Amino acid sequence: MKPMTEPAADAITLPGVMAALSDPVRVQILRALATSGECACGAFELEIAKATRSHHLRVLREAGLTHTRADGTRRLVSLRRDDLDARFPGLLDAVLAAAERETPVSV
Amino acid sequence: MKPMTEPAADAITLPGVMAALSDPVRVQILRALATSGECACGAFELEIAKATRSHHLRVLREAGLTHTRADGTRRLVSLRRDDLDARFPGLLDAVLAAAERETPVSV
DNA sequence: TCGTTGGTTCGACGACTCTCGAACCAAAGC
DNA sequence: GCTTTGGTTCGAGAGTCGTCGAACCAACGA
Repeated sequence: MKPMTEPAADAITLPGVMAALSDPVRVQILRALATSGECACGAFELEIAKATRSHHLRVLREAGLTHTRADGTRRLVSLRRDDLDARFPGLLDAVLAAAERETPVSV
Repeated sequence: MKPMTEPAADAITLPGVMAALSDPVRVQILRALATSGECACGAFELEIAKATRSHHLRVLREAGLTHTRADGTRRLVSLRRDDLDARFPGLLDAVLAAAERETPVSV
């Protein structure tokens, strides 16, 4: 399998993070990761094609928001909370709180 | 002059805000507004064409981040801090802090 | 009235994004 | 070996975005 490119903690950029979170689908994924912890790619209840889901997960990964590791045939995705909190303290929590406030029911 | 459309406080959406802040130029404008308060459009030290600056200011306004009022031939732009804090508490401060941390020198 | 100043709007261009089906691939199990 | 499973990658289509010059407009001052 490919190495799954992922930026270093200090290479995470604010516009990159904001761009990654400008899509509602990706915010939804972020919330799922924040509440459920490490998830397999297919575990998200998203009504989108596999290719599209893979695309969104790659955007999140390349923006430095998530970490992906291989586990057999599956990919386990997790939130890079420590790296994000270290680089942009409070930002992740503020975004998650804002998302929760905007759509409390979630999915 | 045209009315300068601007969303109501409760019509501000998170993806809208994130999308507006996914461009470094607009983050720069936001920081200038946060530190200097109300600014005339031309007061920003941006090396971009007038049309481009006008475009970015419109994106910020239509995302609900800024308020624009006419003053003679000028437009005075200000941050909608109260509305933003009411809708997404802590988000604006977290973004501003993140921007400051990423590029401390500012312009 | 006329020119200047400060901004907006109008195409237009290149670049990027989101979406998808189809093809592909690698690991696991039989 | 072969099939299934879980994801990725490719190519393409429609749409959006950032940028700009040129044109336009409204208010002010002389």
